[in-house]
Amino acid sequence: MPELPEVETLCRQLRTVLPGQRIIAVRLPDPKLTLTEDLAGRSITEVERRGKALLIGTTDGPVLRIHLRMSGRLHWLDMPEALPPYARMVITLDRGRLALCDPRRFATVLLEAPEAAPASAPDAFNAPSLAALTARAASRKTPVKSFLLDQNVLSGLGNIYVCEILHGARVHPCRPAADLTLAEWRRVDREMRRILPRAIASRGTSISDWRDLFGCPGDYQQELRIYGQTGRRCRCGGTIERRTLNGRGTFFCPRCQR
DNA sequence: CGAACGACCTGTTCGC
DNA sequence: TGCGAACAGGTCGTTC
Repeated sequence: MPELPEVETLCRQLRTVLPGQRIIAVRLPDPKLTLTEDLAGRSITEVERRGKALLIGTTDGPVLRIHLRMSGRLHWLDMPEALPPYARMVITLDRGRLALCDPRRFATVLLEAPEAAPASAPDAFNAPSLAALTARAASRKTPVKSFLLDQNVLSGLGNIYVCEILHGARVHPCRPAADLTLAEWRRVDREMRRILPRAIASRGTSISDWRDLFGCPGDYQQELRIYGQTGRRCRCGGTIERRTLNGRGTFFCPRCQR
């Protein structure tokens, strides 16, 4: 579930609590999750985001990479309160606990060497080059929506924000990526730069159960113009439709997205 | 090689 | 009301 704005929200919040704290213990109640080293005794240096993944650095030690996939959440607990349900990893620190909760158990954790940062695609939030994007799209017959969701092309976009970006750009999600005109790519680029910062400022989209590190919902669900709006009226007067594309729910307005 | 599809999991919502 | 089907914000491996 968490896409770039939600993971960026967690990253910023983690930066306010984790750096400088010492790890007392790491517990992994779900046997699906394992780490190759015990982090107890190490201190946390910094927190970064790579696409939809979070990287937590330790002093002279490995980097903990967390990917929340569909239903993963992070909770900061600074009181001796009960753990939330579905806790899959609990890190006890000097001044609190960090819990990774995930009912569907898709989330992953991994330790990696600090220098082993695998080259990743340009981040959707860090102003990727429009020229690079159009160059990569040149030979792709795949629908532009699938193209933008491809984390090897651009990292961070997920289903909600791709639908919102294509709608704002007035581009039909099924159009082959290679067929978009330069003017259309400019609009996609513009919408990406408009929507992502706004969604981050709203601390993400809480359609059902997204909560930030401190348990607060985001506000961007109020700004959604297309995602989940089947049957409702588009701003252009058209009626919003839902279609399945590559197994994902896809929302668009057949009137203004050509 | 690129594209489509099932698998991975469990919980919630929808339709009859 | 009850029950099964469909659906969910992501990625990966297999197959065509």
